[in-house]
Amino acid sequence: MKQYEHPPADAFDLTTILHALSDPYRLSIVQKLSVLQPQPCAPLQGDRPKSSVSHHFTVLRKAGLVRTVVVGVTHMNSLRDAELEARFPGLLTTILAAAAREAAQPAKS
Amino acid sequence: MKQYEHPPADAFDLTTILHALSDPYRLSIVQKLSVLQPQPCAPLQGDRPKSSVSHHFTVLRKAGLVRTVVVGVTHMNSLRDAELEARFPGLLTTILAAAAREAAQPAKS
DNA sequence: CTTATAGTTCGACTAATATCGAACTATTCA
DNA sequence: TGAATAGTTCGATATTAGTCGAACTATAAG
Repeated sequence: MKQYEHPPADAFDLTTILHALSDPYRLSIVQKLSVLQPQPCAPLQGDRPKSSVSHHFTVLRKAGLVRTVVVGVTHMNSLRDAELEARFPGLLTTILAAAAREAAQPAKS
Repeated sequence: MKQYEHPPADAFDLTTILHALSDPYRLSIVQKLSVLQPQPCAPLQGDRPKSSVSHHFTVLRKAGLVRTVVVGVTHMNSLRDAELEARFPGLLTTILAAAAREAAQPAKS
């Protein structure tokens, strides 16, 4: 039952977090996790190959956005929302709200 | 007195904004503008060559973060904070607060 | 008209990121 | 033990982004 490395909350870096969230696919993963948590990778996969999905989860993990716990054969992912809130109050919430807003009114042109 | 193209507020794209802010140099420009507005490019230049600075301002402009008005020989930059607030409430404010927090307690390791 | 100033544009180069197939690892279940 | 499942790792390739010198543009001032 090997587990993952996760950065401690006091090592969270703002630009790293913003970069992780600046990819539409990764942002969509975070959005989905915010609704249902924890979740394995598979249902969040979309149409991408597994190797790409794995790459994006690595980015999210290294940024401190997601915690992955290996339980049996599946890897359960959840947002590190409490820790993020402690380090950068309101950040994740506000970005998720913005994402929801954009879903309601997509950028024109 | 040629002026710049700026995207309208309803064309602001969240991931484009996050990407623009995920570069430390660009984030620092936005931070400085939030304190003193408007400002020409020169005082925000740091030690970079003009062509790099120009590139980063282009990214900020295209994302909708900065408005540049040509007045005489200088280009005055300001944040499009009201428009950003209208499209993505709290986003810029929260990110700037996070940046301030990180400045106070830099990421460890 | 000449010079200085402020910033852009171009082009070449480098570095970082994303994509994806194929082979691999760990765990569960029959 | 063998097969299935879930996801990782590797390696090659493609795309995107950042850096910077040099030439250029527009305005202002002498």
